[in-house]
Amino acid sequence: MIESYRKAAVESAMSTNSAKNSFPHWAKYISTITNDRLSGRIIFDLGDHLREIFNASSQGNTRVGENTNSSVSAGGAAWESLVCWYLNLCLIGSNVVVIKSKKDLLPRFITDAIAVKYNNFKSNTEADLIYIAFPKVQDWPEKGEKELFSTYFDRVLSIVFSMKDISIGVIQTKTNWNDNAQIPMLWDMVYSAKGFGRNVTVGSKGRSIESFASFTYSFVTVPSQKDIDKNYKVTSTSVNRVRNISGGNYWGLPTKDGVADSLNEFIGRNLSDYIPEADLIGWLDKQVALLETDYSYFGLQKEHSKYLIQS
DNA sequence: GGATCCTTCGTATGTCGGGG
DNA sequence: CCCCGACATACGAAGGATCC
Repeated sequence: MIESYRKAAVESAMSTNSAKNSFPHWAKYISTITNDRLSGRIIFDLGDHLREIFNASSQGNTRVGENTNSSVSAGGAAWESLVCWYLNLCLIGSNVVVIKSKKDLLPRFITDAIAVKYNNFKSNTEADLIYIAFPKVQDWPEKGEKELFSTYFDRVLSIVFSMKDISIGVIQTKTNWNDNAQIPMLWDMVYSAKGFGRNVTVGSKGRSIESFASFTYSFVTVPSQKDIDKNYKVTSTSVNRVRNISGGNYWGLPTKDGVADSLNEFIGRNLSDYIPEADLIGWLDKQVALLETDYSYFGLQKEHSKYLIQS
């Protein structure tokens, strides 16, 4: 069940036009980094290269350097998809799925719990990505052929698991990292506050984030700015804005102490209780063969011609 | 399966003023 | 004097949801 949910999540994330147009470029670049060989270590380390991978798409793309509004919009959506793809890839076989928040995939009990009301105005931003860590369940009830995953999980809630059994986290993705680091900072505060005394409330319909085993808020950026060393120091405001958010801040580059972690640290930090084996890389090593079959939807088959997402 | 509404997606560039 | 953060501004498209 969890793996079919993951499949739906990844296919949904990669089905947008911006992702479909970018993926062939990404895949090509990935194969040059990996020399067409895959192992647990290599997959895991892709987290250090996501920025280069992401940038590969604007190069093969006619939109290069245009700075058109089209590339703006598409870029943000594409980064979100790439992060979703990568995290799910590292989480295969686990009980954790990362989804793009979309009605078909996101259960209502989660939407309700993370709702933020400002007076009576529902004002939560659309969460970019959300991870859901499920408990180990022996037998999942049958899911209807046409039933949406969102309604399925709503239906089996409190039958096979309760909210207390799962952990969730919001993952805010942004391609740049400057002034707008305020956004994740402020939302993290809202979600971690114990109450406001004014008309701000978190949660609705009797559900709140405290109903979960845990809740985290994280920030993942490319970043798109050119001069990384100059712009992002330990002392920079934009860095400090996000350094303390509950789920951590990450980028598509190797970890730089005090500034940002590589995205490959995400799982160890937030989800270590949920990975199938203590040694994540060893586990992934054993899954590599399945990328040709069960997990072919990741598009990492050895033949280049298959570097396309089937719709 | 359109048509429509609504939100979100950043960039480049420049000015201003505080602090070191 | 130099560096850095805050602030302002225009722009149009992507994509999801919803309603026929």
